Amino acid sequence: MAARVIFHVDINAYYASAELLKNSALIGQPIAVAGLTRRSVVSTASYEARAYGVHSAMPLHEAMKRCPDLIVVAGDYRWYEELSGRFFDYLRRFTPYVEPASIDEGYMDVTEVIRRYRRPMDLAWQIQQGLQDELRLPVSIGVAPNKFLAKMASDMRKPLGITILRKQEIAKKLWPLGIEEMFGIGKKSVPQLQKAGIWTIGDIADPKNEALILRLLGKHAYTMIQNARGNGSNRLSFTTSVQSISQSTTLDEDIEDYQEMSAVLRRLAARLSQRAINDHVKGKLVSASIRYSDFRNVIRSTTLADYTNDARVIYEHAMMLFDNNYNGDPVRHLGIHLGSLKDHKDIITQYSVFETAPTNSIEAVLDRLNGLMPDANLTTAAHAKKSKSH
DNA sequence: TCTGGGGTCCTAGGACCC
DNA sequence: TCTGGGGTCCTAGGACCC
Repeated sequence: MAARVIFHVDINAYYASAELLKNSALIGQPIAVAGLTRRSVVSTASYEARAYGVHSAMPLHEAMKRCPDLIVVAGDYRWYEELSGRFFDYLRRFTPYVEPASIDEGYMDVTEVIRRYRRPMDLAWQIQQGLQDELRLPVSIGVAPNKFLAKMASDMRKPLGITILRKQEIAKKLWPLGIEEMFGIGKKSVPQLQKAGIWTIGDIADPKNEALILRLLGKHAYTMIQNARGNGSNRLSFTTSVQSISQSTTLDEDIEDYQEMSAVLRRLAARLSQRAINDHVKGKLVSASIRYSDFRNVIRSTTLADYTNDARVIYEHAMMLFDNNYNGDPVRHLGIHLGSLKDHKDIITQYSVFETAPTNSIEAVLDRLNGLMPDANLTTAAHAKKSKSH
């Protein structure tokens, strides 16, 4: 495969940076974007706050302890989405080959465009400077022959860094890093690997350790080993559609009251439905999740007969799952997920494939019954299967 | 006054079908 | 007197990421 040039562009302290655009008085201050409740954690800390040891996922009360002057800002996710759109639009001015990796980072395949520049640095510098000038967004850029190396490179200098990581440099620049620095190795795998004597990314790349890593990480090991050896994928994917959406909440206090729980689930279902409608998607898989006081998580799901984004349908299925699985203990957190998503128009297309009009299908009749009688039986995949076999 | 919320992908077993 | 084998769908659970 021909050598490629991949950029990984990562917005520094994204939510905090986005807040500075709305309120310039915050510039230079230690700020944290977080929920404003007792049990919130920090989503993003500005670099000034990081100097106090404040970081993402830290409980807010701990962050306040470390930095008493911390300015806590409630997240404005609509604004972050909008700004994110502008960020990716900006990247696409250089090449259509842009793969968003999350709200604040993306890969660019600049193999072609970079030929017009004297040095690879020049393009990276232009993008960094342009984002700073036009959108006031600070970014770090990693330049490498594949996605993994580009991602690792962009992490090496923050904020406002540009780092080139050539394959011939990995022994010097990548392999000495601890495995906890490696993208794809999380906090569950780190101790397991370390116990087996795997401490650095170099150890992951080492052929001697192949069997050991394979045993510990399973199939995932192949990707990790190739990545560590500098042979990771350089293929960007441009067709990313949302697979699932969810709404969940950690309650201010643990609750045991059934009415309260069902009210929370109703609210979550309404919000989830609204989002699905706005995004023009319907889902076929409804899940309800419960987190108890002791942090034990239970998630149960059911597949529907038809795609839906209706608040009542989502709520009733979530409630059924909840009723069938709730054990009476105090509850800390509740959530509803809608999965197996499909775009509206794809669902309509699918109906037209069938000879019979959907209006007289068993499912439609059941739907109508459900509409008339709020407590009517729910349409489930089991029903659908039965009816189709006749 | 411990520990958010929103996602992705993978695995594995059982049901069911041919 | 032994219980195939492949494929798909469904559900539960877990790791990881921002």
